[in-house]
Amino acid sequence: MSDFARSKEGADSAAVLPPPRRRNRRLLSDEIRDEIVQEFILNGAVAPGGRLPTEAELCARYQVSRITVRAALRSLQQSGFITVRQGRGSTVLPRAETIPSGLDQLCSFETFASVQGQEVDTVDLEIEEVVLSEKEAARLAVAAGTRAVVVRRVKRYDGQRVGWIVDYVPEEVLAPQQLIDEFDGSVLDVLLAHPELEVDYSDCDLDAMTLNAELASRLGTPVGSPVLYLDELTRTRQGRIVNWSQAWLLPRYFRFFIRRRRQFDLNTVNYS
Amino acid sequence: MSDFARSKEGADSAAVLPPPRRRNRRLLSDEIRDEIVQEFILNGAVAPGGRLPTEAELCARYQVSRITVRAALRSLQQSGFITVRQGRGSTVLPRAETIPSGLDQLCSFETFASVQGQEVDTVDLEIEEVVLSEKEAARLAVAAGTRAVVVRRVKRYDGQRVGWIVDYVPEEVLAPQQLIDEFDGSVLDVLLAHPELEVDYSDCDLDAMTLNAELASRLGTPVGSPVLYLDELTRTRQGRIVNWSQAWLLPRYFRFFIRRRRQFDLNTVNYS
DNA sequence: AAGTGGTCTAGACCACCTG
DNA sequence: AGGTGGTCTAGACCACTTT
Repeated sequence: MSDFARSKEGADSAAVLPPPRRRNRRLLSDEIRDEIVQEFILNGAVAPGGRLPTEAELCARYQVSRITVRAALRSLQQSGFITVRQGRGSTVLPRAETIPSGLDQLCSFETFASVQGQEVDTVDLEIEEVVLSEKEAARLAVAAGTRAVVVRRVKRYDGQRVGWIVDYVPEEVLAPQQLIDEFDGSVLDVLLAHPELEVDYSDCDLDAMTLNAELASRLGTPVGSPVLYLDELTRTRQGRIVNWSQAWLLPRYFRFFIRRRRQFDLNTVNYS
Repeated sequence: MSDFARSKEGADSAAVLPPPRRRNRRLLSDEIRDEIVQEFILNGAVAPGGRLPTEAELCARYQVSRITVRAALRSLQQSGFITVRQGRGSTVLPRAETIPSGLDQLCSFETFASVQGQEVDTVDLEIEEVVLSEKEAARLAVAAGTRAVVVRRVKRYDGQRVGWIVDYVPEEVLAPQQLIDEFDGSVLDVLLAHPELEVDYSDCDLDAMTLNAELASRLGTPVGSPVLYLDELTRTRQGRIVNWSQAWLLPRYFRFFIRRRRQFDLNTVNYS
């Protein structure tokens, strides 16, 4: 019935029981979270340091259960908008503390850059179908001799060459021609656009390196310059590997950021 | 009453209502999670690829509500033990996929290394009380002229110098003498040991650098060697800065790992 | 059609913080 | 002492997957 009260399109539905329910909508808690952001935070109705209404008041205001309000508040907390304390309430944090897009989010370099307000383009693009070597196949956890598409390119920012990226996608994951057709600068974006692949996360190793002659010439930067090296395996929900990506990125053009949280998994289970 | 059924120590309590409840125990969902790990996963009762019992069966088995079972399963999922699919159930993943300790967890370098099965020690330790310069004070978001403790030292692994670390802690956060007394290799561990500080997270910037003359001599490594640079502000739940830490770390001794997750905050709110 | 996880509700007691 | 968030229950309906 609370859903009935909220539904804008269900005004002329008839039955008293059961109430009409939505289909394929976003999570209620996501909608509540966005409404809270709009109504209390972004417009300054509650200044930084001030308190949001209590959970009970938010329940009444939006006509949802407390667990839904709490999910919304949890999301605001994880996004860095508020801090929550037992017995005290939810305090709005200074806007400057709001979390920027971090490395811990699985998104393409293009998306990563655009979130930081920067535009990148792709040059020196090479796409080819190959038969994987033993080493490459082992890294991708597929049989030796499996065919795959390799994509190599230079990323530029503001005309400056800032990174060299190499991606492998086995053909058993995605048909080579499809990958080639849909590629628009980012392999990951192609994979993410296929919901049936269920791309879920990637495991990424970070390292510092200095440029060798080949990379230096590709990037137009002196041999010996420092670069950040990211070696990454992208996986499905089932843990199947769909992509091996290597990136050599010149520092100082982007901010590589991580929010390190205390004991996320082992001692704190998110209740709601 | 389900709690009553679970309590081992409450056998001789009298009242029918209300049931005796535990105090200061761990989260129920954490206990359930650990029991599931023990009973189904670690002993191989359910092989990788196999299914855990359904949520309803787990509720019955452990005499807890579904939301508690779901919190336990969510934790197992985030730890990489299982994958969960609507209509299908919870599938145990291969052990090799289990998540290692990542950079996204706030823990000291000592803890980080020991989790990876490595021991580090501290040499060339310098601790001093200073009056912060304008730049330093600005970074720590305190008034210029504030006093602070600076801790500088070299980290060694297996006799090899692997990192140079500099920490600042304003005296208004922790009394200098207390920090000096309790310091045992890690500034962060001292801060984490004070629950009243409510240390919660840190924002960490990553960069690649090459060693300058001073750092090279401290680390006994050639000038121009690549190092990973971490610049980190540790904060309380309220967003107050308690520590500024800079670390220059030689690669190849440790694995700097991040699990990048898809859209953690914006579209997926953890329900339970 | 049956079963599973996904979402959501109403209500309860507890621990903590603030008057 | 009262109010707040923290934890937990029982039960409901929905969407997805498998039979």
